[in-house]
Amino acid sequence: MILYVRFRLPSLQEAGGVEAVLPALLGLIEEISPVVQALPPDAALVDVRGAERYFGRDAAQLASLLRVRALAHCGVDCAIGAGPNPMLARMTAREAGPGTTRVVAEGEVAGFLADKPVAALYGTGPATARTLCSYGLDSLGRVAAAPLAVLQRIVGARAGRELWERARGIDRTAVVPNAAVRSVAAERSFTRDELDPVRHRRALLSLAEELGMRMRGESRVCRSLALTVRYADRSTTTRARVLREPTAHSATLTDAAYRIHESLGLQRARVRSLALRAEDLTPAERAARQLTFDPADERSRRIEAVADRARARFGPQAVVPGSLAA
DNA sequence: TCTGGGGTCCTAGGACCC
DNA sequence: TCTGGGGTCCTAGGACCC
Repeated sequence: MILYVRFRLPSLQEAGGVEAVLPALLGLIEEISPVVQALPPDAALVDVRGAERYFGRDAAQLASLLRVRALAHCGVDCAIGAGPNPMLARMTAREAGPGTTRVVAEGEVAGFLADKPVAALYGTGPATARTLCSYGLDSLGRVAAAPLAVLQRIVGARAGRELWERARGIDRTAVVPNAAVRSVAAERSFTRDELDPVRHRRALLSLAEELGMRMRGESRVCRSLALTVRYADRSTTTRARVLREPTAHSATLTDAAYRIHESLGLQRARVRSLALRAEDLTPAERAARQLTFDPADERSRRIEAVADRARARFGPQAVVPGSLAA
């Protein structure tokens, strides 16, 4: 069986940072089963099939054990869903109240799913649910009874196959321990709709600094950068660029962000927020940085390394780019 | 209960190369 | 020399999850 554990973490303010709590909780889970996939900020998937044999206890008993330990060691309560696969564990957890475990066993799957609305299926959101309902497929039982070819015609070949399987309780995904992050992003919202390109650039600079710092902190570099502009009517435009070389260097990211921003030509556009995403992350040691012989470039990288160390010691506000200070 | 901010993955079309 | 078909990469956008 698979467990989906959702912790009831205290709010950020009183806890002094959630980052400190989740690792400790994951450590407790690992004492029960090593196959743990963290789902920050407050949840985890656990494959307990090995643990059930090893400890001679069923999933519900292991869930109770976990709850008692989380309360005793961290003072944190949790809601737990247990099912034959990750999808069912997640769906079951939605129905588990605080401090309880809800179990759906192999033989109960069809009954568990049949009367649910299609939107309750993991992986089916409002858009697909609307489409399915317009064909009269308004319950998972009806979707499960529909021929595969019909579902594929409605939502596409691949999505149709997945829908057909999921509505039958089939989920081929596995619990993947420490899956590496694929991208990092941050967003800056303006207090009012902002037309001023200078303020846009200040936001971009601050975003590039933040993403660069986060990547350098984890020894990762990104291959491409995407800028999303959200307008006053809440619509968005996204533009992505592949970088000349993978990097976590803030100055390079800032340059790239400025260029994408310019390419959008946002004259008179009322911009509500700007979001920058660093994509295709890879470990920094694997990135073959071209040798540059530009002393100014080398100098800026050295300054950046010093600034990172200062921030690590004195906090994120210790070093701020000149145009963002005060 | 809703919102918003961060994530993931998929699709489709065009460019380019072989 | 021309044509065609298949990969792969890039880009934009959509859907979904927590």
